[in-house]
Amino acid sequence: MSIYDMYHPFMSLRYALLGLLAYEPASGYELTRQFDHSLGHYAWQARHTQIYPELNKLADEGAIEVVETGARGRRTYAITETGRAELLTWLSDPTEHSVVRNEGVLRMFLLSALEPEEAIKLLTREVQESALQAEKLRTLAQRADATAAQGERMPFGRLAAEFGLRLWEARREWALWALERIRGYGEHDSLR
Amino acid sequence: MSIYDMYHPFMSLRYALLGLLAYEPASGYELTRQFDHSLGHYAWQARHTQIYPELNKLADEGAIEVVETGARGRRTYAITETGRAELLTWLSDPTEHSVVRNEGVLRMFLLSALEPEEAIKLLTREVQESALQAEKLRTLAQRADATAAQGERMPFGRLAAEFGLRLWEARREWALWALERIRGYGEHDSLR
DNA sequence: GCGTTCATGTAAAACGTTACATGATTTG
DNA sequence: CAAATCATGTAACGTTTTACATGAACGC
Repeated sequence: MSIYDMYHPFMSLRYALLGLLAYEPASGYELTRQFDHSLGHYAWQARHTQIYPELNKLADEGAIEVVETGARGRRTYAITETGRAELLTWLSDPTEHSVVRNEGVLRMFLLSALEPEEAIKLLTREVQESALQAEKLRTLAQRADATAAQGERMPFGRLAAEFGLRLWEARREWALWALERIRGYGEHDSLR
Repeated sequence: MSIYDMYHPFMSLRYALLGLLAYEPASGYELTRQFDHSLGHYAWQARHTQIYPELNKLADEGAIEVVETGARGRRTYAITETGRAELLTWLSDPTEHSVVRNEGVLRMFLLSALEPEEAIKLLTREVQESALQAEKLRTLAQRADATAAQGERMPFGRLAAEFGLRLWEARREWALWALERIRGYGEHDSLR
């Protein structure tokens, strides 16, 4: 691997995998599950069809290595020192203009284009949905805190759960604010 | 059959353009600027090299139309009734499993993989960065509120600015919380 | 007149999803 | 012993980025 490859900006999947493996060894199947259950909802999505080839590539390059083989051809990977160094470089790199893509947020951005009644309908749904998502994560976080032994290393998902929780709460409060704003404009209309 | 097996076309760019044009007519150049300055930071990114072909496609299909041609080959597009109907359908469609991709958030997720001192360094930077971004948007929002004439239609960016503002505030508060948590675990270590 | 901004475009490469595929192990 | 889950993979297709390209109008 040449040094120039390290400057390629679009290798987020590579670093997502390195990051997960830096926390603890895992198989491609387990990594896929982590994407489905936590990473994929807020940070980065990936399917197994992209993950497996990428793991092979990372192993070829020496950034990760197989540390265990199990039933059904299962291969557990761990990060190497090389890989850890590369991950740290990427995490510390203060690069701007990073990839941002969120279809749900896009829908909220486009509300301004709708008639007030339509916007109100969608915002009302957003309030409910974000309350639901926040509640889910609140439960998850509380359970994690309750079961974690004192002085133990913080579980990987704990920071992530709190992040998601606060993001959904903020979305809910924004939607409530937006509802009030839009209804306010509607009242202006009827007063004219 | 899981949700992933279902056919799902990813046409977010199409709807992003329809949404922007539903608010007001614009040229490809102006739309590109909107992606660069607001949409692209939170909702959806696109470059002019993707936008121009997509506009031509939308025009061919009759979802938008050229309403004005100006200097330097500039073409101003407006949404058609067909296009507006399609947009509304998409916005109202309660689809799950939408695209989520955010490199900055990914970096925060991977913090758990680092040694506490490294994580603290990155979180401290996140606190500063999110404060900066929130302040920018606060100024923008206040200026918009001050200049908006009473009873006038809410400017497109107003909802978006508030959304961004609240998201950055939430990120900042999360980072502060995470710093405390990580320092707390560090103290446990030194107490053992 | 000269550099900057405006304005649009094409093509190759990289990235990501869908469809297709195979077989082993576990659970009931 | 059948269904579900575990576990990995390839190939075609669609999406997005990067590199390359052109020229008109504006500001100084």
